[in-house]
Amino acid sequence: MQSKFRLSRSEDFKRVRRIGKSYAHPLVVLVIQARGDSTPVRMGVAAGKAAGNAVQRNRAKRLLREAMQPLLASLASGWDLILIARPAIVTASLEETRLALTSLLQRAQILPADES
RNA sequence: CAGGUUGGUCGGGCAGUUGCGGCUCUGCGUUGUCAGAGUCGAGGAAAGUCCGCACUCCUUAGAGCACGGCGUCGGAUAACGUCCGGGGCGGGGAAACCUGCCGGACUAGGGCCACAGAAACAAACAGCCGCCCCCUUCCGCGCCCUCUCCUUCGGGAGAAGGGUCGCGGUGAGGGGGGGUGAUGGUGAAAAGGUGGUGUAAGAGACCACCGGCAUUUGCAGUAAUGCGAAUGGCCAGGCAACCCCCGCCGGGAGCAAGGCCAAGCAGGGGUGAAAUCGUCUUCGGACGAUGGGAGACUGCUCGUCUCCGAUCAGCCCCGGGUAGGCUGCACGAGCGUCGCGGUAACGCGCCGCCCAGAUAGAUGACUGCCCAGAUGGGGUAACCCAUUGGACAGAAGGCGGCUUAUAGACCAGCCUGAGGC
RNA sequence: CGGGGCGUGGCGCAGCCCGGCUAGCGCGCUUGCAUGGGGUGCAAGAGGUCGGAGGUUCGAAUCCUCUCGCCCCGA
Repeated sequence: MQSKFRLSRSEDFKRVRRIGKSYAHPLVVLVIQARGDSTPVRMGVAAGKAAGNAVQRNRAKRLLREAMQPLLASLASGWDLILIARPAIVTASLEETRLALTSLLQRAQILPADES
């Protein structure tokens, strides 16, 4: 993912976590917040200590980024997203992660339901 | 060949598509949070953060105390609590080999050693004594008394009884003194061991052998130490991973160190003391000395340094602001081949190489073939087919170690066993 | 990067400094009695590799080293 679509500031993370809406799945939690303008979607990925050691946390974040890659083009504009990894994602495959993300984004009404 | 053991190396490989980060080059009616091309892109432990360094800053860091660490010898190293090679005392193993510990416990001192035991290190208690004194009792002899018999009337004899009597005892008991040192069920541990001589009883008191200690000394070794010799005297419990003593080392903080730039905020509040003298003077003050005060040197003392007569500055405390960029930061105690020195750790030399630098944090995904491995089937076997499948783990300033995790594969040395030539 | 603390029956804690005693206390648990039954009360009882490994010592929950897990603080 190119760095201009990333969420990189600590205050951005704090803001989204504080006032954003969250959607949960056994593999991952999605937090979204509307920015109000029409700039492209920005997203950040997080994995806490509960996800495992450093290798497992990095794998979870890579898996989430890789699964998000083909979905980015069809997302609505003007949103900041945070994906938080849960422990179960360590044993999940790329396809399972992509299905989980698709259902979460559709529930959040950012991804049109007819595409998949 | 099988098993064991030690050391070392690797820890999937090749190709393609795509994604991400750094660097270089090129392109642009668009100089960018741009596009394209090339190239590089995790480890043996990157981990835990247990030691040691370099480096940076702190008002030089100087001395002493305190505190902390280390402790056989020699060497390596920038340094180390690390490594290499030795020594001593143990433990495991049939062997190769592995493994633990290492200054001082009389000649500084304190403390502890539960239970048991007489006693836990210093004597006492019980015991032993044919050593001395006293008392009681018993025995023997003598003397005396009573009794019996004999008599020359002086006494004599006796197998009987007795004594505030004497002597002796190789009898028994008690008390006191003295001697004695290991006999005292114990215990982890009890002041050399065995045998003899000796003695009132005993004991290194003495003797023989053995063990250990101290001093002197010979040989080997750089040394720790080893193998001996002579002499001495039996003085010598354990714990310093209890305090302690001796020797050596350590100033403190740490890359969020530190430097530069940009932005922002208020030099806003509190707090403390004592002056005196001299010189110069533009008469505002400046400098110097003495004394004192405040503060710093991360615990204390000395010592050193900074500031102080001012509504000003400094120090200390509170409060306020910032949370961005660049650098430090990748040419280094660097890596590799070869040669030389050294038993080795390691050192020296020549040549070659440049080898991650992210900052919400880059290595991922997919496909094909191969290589170990596992399972199933076929085959006497080599092997073939199918399925499956590769551990521990991710840089965040760097380096040297230590420790811990780790599927497996390969190489070499050594030991034991079996077989063949 | 630096510093500190904790781990002991099911739960919450003592004991550790300065080694030895049956590892103790409260709640909980089991059984019995008292009650028509429950609560409650009384009596009896079970339950602990002292986080793990190694060492020092005659002897370790305690001392030393390494290690695992958890928590807290400062920059």
